[in-house]
Amino acid sequence: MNTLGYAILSALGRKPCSGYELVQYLDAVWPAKHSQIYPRLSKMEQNGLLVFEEVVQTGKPDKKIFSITEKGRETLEKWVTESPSDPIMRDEFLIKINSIWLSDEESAKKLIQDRISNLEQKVAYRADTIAELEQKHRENTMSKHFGRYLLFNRRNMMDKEEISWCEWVLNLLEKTNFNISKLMLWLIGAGKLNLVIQNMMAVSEI
Amino acid sequence: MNTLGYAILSALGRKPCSGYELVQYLDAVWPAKHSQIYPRLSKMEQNGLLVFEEVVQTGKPDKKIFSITEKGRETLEKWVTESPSDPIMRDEFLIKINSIWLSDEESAKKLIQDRISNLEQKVAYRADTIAELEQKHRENTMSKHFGRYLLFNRRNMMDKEEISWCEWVLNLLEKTNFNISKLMLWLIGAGKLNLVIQNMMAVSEI
DNA sequence: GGATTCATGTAAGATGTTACATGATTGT
DNA sequence: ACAATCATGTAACATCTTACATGAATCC
Repeated sequence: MNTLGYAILSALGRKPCSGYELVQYLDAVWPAKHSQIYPRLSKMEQNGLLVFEEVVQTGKPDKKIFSITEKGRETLEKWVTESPSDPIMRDEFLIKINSIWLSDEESAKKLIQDRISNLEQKVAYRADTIAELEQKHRENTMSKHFGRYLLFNRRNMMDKEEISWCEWVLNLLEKTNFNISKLMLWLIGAGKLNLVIQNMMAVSEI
Repeated sequence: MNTLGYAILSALGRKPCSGYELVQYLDAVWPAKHSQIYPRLSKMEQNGLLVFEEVVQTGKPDKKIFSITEKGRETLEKWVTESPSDPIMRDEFLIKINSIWLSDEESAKKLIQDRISNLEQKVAYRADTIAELEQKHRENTMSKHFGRYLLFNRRNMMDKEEISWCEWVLNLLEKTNFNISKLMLWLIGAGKLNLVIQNMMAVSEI
């Protein structure tokens, strides 16, 4: 079993789902395409971790609703207590930030501005889901939604922080007639680089 | 060309490196094993994006020092201005957090505590590199290290925030005789869940 | 009329990990 | 003695992405 398999178990532990639903649900936790999920579901069903029930629909394609078995629940419970492997984060933006200084200032600004609007979109989109999950708490089915609620808030928090970081960098570029190399020289000259960065969110004027 | 290729170009844009050095350098930006890097370097060399010079050593194995070519630099410069694809983040911890409520409170605490020490280690380790990079600014070769400096600070900032999040969750679990479900009910009853989470870093008492 | 949603599946290809292979030097 | 560092490479395997395949219903 691989991590995707455990992610599926953790989703189905909450509520039985079709493969199609799982694709959407897992997107926030462990993104995977349907071409990865369907074969995995078959294998897990063969191993007795899941069972499915075929649901015939009219106007829509039929579907299979998967549920976790006792064996599946035990497998998940055991895995959860094992220490997780290191998180992997792959972000092209970071490579580009690393080399943007080769290019002109306009491109640098655009790169960062685009990132900001991208992040803002995500935050706005997620807000709806958070509101929904909050609703569910009040309807008392919350225990199963609490983890997801925490997760979404955590993601939003991190994205908001990244927005602040981007805006801070942008500010430095836009504020005056600084160009990138002047900016760097200024910061170093002032001996403030480290200080400024570490307190970036509190700083509004340099 | 794939992202790893561009990551290599961006690293070599800073300074010529052996494949072995690249593995270490790229770890912070786009982690890859040597088994992925060496074949990629060969291909890029064949495509004229890189050149290498064989350096014979005594007491150590010989090595190849790769440098970026004019064609390589152009390729990188063009790619940098294109909009980056979405970041990918795969973190088993998030799945476990999502299902830890199936398990007992002790396991939940341990999961989070381990995460904290893991993050603290990373932050401490990174601090040395940041100090080194700061040194390099002062030695005036800084332009090529500035991006990396920003990056490491940003990573540390994010990890520190995650530590705060973990401690906040842990605090809720440890502080009193709350168990997980009581805690959730309390928060919901008080209608403070959203508020508390969004201001988690400022909150010390509930 | 064309895109999107619902719904499942397979196949080919790209990307990433683990293991195999070699070998002197230095630190514990 | 044993592990780690330096240094490069290949092979097998696991994982993930993109494309192919089908088809009714609904929305713009």
